Amino acid sequence: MIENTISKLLVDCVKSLYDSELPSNLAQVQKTRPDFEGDYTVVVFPLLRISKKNPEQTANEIGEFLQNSSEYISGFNVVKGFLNLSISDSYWLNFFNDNWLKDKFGKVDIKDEQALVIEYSSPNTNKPLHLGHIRNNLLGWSVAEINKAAGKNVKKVNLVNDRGIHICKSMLAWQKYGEERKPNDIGIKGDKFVGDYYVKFDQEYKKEIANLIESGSDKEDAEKNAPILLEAKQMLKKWEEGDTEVRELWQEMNQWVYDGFDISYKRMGIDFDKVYYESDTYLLGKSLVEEGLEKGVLFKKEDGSVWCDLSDEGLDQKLLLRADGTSVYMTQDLGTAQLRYDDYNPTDLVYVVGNEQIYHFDVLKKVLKKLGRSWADAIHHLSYGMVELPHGKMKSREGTVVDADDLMDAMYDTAKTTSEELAKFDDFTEEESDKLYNILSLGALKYFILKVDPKKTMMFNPEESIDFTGNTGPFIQYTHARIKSVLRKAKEAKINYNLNFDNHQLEDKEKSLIKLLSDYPIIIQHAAENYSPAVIANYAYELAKEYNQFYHALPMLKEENETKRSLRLAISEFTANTIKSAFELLGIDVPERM
RNA sequence: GGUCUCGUAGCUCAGCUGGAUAGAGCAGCAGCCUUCUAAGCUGCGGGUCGCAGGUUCGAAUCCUGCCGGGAUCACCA
Repeated sequence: MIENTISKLLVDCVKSLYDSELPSNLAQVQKTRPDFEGDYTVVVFPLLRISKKNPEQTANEIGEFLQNSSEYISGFNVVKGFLNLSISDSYWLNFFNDNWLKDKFGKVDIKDEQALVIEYSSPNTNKPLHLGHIRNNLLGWSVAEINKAAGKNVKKVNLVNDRGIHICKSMLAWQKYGEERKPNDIGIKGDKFVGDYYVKFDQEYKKEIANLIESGSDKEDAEKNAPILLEAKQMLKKWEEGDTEVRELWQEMNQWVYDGFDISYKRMGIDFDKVYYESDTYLLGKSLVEEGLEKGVLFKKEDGSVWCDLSDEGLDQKLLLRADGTSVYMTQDLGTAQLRYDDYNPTDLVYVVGNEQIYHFDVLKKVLKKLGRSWADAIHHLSYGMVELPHGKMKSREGTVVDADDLMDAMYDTAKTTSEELAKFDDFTEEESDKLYNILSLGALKYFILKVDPKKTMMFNPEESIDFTGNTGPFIQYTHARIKSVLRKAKEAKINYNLNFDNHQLEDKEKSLIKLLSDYPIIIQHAAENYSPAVIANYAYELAKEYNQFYHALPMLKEENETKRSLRLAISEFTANTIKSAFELLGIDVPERM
């Protein structure tokens, strides 16, 4: 805000002093580094060509001009080619008076016309959610909320991969070895139950391969022709033909998985505006493929399979339909993209999908373009990095997958132990304690994951993730609770701190905190543009850290000067509200006491 | 091999649309609770920003090459 003002003044200044138009990209205004005096700094080096004077002279001339043209610029100093401007306390107090009671400080009202559809989660229905899915879900949900706060009309959608060979594998294994058991019979979550049969399939498949190799087949042949795999393929074909028995089993098993997923989603605090199912969209995908054949942009091979030739775009040929007529991943993604476009006519179609699928989305866009869909350009693949463990990658085969539910349980236990050790409150009911442990454990987990730049591969160290000190969710939650405690005491003492704050000489820590608070609106915009919850997380941490310094440096309830006391309490409330607001964008709750 | 990515303190990460002496946390050491929540605060030590060139008044940031890690190039999703 003030940066823009200074920037505009600078353009005027150059015009008036040197009779020259300053391109706005040269009007550089940045925050002054803390070890120098001042609030904002103009770098004058780029202006020397225009001023034709040395850096010090130029900086002094400009400084003089700026100070005279704005009541808020109270002084300046020049160090080398850096012009450091001091902003008057009255500016910061004005900002503070205008904003500290605003509910939606930093947020922009949503404009209807800018539909932004964001797909995330996109689970397969053959196994439970793991740590990788957690990153996806947290990112997708948070990016959606951040963009809402930035004024976008956001629609959160999920695309459930409810059909395909992988589900058939679980179904087949259950038919063969399930003995009619159901998840409720043995008290296990439905998604875990179905996942176990997926594992079972794999075990049997491996056995059959081994047997085939022993009886003389080569490896590749054995992998292709293992009877249980052929059976699963047969089942997929039956499914696509609409075979009643297969479809019924499919529906029943999928429902078990959905019931399980719902529990995990609810616990994570994840929701959607609309859920798409691949089983509803793959036919549309197939019809798009037909359309492409008619238009002659796709071709059929001798065996009947359909392909798209992208060699003129530097890519390869890509299969869109198998020879037996069944569809692949790409087929249904064409369909869902079309459906989503028809449903929302969005300006942006964001897909939160791991970076291992960069190539897939490249192809998806290009095929859609070939089909004449110009809106393919709206597709944006938010490709996030993998989550690694200290011992390497998660591999289901090696049993190193971190299960989502187990992880949340473990975090809960740690939150409980830590809270009990600190033993701050003995007046919490069991319900209140349970609620607090949930808030803290999920806060720790979500913050740990979201504070890292989405694009980067991240290391998930279980020991560090449950740490509650330093740059962690609970530290920031603690800061909020601490502020709330002070404010409660102020209320008990019937202190009214809702005053107008003018003509007050700001202390360093008061000013730096107000300055930081004034950044929040820009932070939201920046985070939205970059689809990066990490920007919000890092800001919340800065804010909490700054507040704790303020808290230690300055008394509040014990301050006798009424204006000072009131201002500090008001700053505290503003900070608590901003921490809460920022954490809401990350899907993290903050406690009143902890 | 082609394409894409990443490489910053012992570890995990900020900073990257070029700006001043590169920042946090964890871990280590030393202080601060008869004062508003010590899940906190303060201080100390810790760096050739992978390496080498280039562009620039100025490079962790941009370009090229190399080294090292990862992803991908499936009739899996």
